[in-house]
Amino acid sequence: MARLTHMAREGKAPDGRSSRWDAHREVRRAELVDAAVRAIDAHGPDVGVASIAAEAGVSKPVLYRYFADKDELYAAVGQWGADEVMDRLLAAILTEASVRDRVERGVDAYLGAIEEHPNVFLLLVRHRTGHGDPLADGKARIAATFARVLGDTLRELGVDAAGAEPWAEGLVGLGLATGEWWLSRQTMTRTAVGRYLTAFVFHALEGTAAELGVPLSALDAPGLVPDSVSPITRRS
Amino acid sequence: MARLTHMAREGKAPDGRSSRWDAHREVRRAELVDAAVRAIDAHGPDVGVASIAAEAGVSKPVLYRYFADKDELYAAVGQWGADEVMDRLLAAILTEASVRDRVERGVDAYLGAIEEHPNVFLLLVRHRTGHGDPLADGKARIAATFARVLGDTLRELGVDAAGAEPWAEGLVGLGLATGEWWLSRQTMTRTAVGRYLTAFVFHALEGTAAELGVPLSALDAPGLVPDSVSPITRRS
DNA sequence: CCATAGCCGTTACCGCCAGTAACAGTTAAG
DNA sequence: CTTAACTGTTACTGGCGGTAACGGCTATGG
Repeated sequence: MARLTHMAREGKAPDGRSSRWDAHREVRRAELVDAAVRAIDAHGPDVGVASIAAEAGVSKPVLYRYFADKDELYAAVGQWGADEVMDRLLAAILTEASVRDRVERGVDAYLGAIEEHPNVFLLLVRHRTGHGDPLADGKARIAATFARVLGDTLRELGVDAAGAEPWAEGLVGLGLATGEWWLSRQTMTRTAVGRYLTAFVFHALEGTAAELGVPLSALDAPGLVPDSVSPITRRS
Repeated sequence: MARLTHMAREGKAPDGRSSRWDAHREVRRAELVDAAVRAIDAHGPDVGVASIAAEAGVSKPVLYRYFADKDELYAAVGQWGADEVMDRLLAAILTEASVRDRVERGVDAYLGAIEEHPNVFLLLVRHRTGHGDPLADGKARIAATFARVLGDTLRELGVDAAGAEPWAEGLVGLGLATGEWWLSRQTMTRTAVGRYLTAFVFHALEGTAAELGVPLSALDAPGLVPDSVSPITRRS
């Protein structure tokens, strides 16, 4: 993390001159992320730091007070995008409906979200955090949430839950790749991609569940899901 | 494409002084790609051009005689990797066996391939060609082959084939994401990931086929596949 | 037989862009 | 009234992708 001066003080007597900025820093950082999002929307996922700074009405060194390097800034944008997507996706999924319907609504919510900020989405697809920290980039964040939901559900049902992680990662990759293809080629309407993607995902889930000996209808009640979700998706 | 001097001559009277190099150039280019692969294997997917040149025992300008820019070089490496993967994958898939078995063998062949050159694989996952040419990077190459196979199969069966492309892209994304997760975390044995990935893919295919009104057993004979594959995968 | 066309390869440079140094001003806490 | 944190600037460094400009080798063409 980019650290401002006061972090050098090692937790000794709390000095008001330091703490009075705590709130400010957060909001400022958010503003900068916002500016970065605007810049990326406008100039594509490969904008230079200079352009982002300009969009924020600020010079580079200011930016570097809040983000250690470009990677960290991009990671923050990625998380912003991931939250954007997950907020809608979860809202669509955590409803009372058949699994098929929930998948369909989730997929549509997802496609709608990435359609609004295609460039940010591309960033999310491409960015890899250097220092292997999961949760650092948006993609990993989404995968972690999926893994958690899947894992909890499987454990709840008393079946082998080890597949949760690979499946979560795979699902994310599936969605990202389909989304990227759709956005960059625009050769198919949103509802059409949605239909195909929904079918694919649903059948993968359905068949896998069946193989584990669980009738899919056991999942029609979404009761257990919210708890396992909140701690990760919500912004800190 | 990177072009050497003789390309400036616009196809006029064939001069032996030009054509005598034709064979040489190809082999040389291949050597350089090989060197790049070695360099990437050794130093990760973010090697500098200088290191690649060094590995090839050559200075940068030489490299740039064969590749217009870093992107083109990386694209060539990506294609190399894609071919490496597809050769094995197709060999495993185009056999007489149940669909499930073929998927399983394909998945295992795939995992084996990426295990041998993890860094090249990472490059393949990450690299995006700038100038939107499909087939330029390895990922797109694989997706195109999948799309072709799926599309031909669906058309052969007389059902809606429009899903071939999104499904192909999605499948590739699914595989790449799972592979990347597995390689970078190494928290699961190859056979285990293979099992989970196989189940997921198989059920997606099976369920989707069923939804289209096709019994999956109709696909157990792999007769039609080879033709649609060769023109794309084979190296020119 | 020598000019020519293409290759071989080098060193030394340019230009871009991420990241930094150094400096000056402001505001509120101690 | 000092001090700690912010505000912000301009102008630099350093790495790396890419290029210019040079000289030498070998086989084809007339």
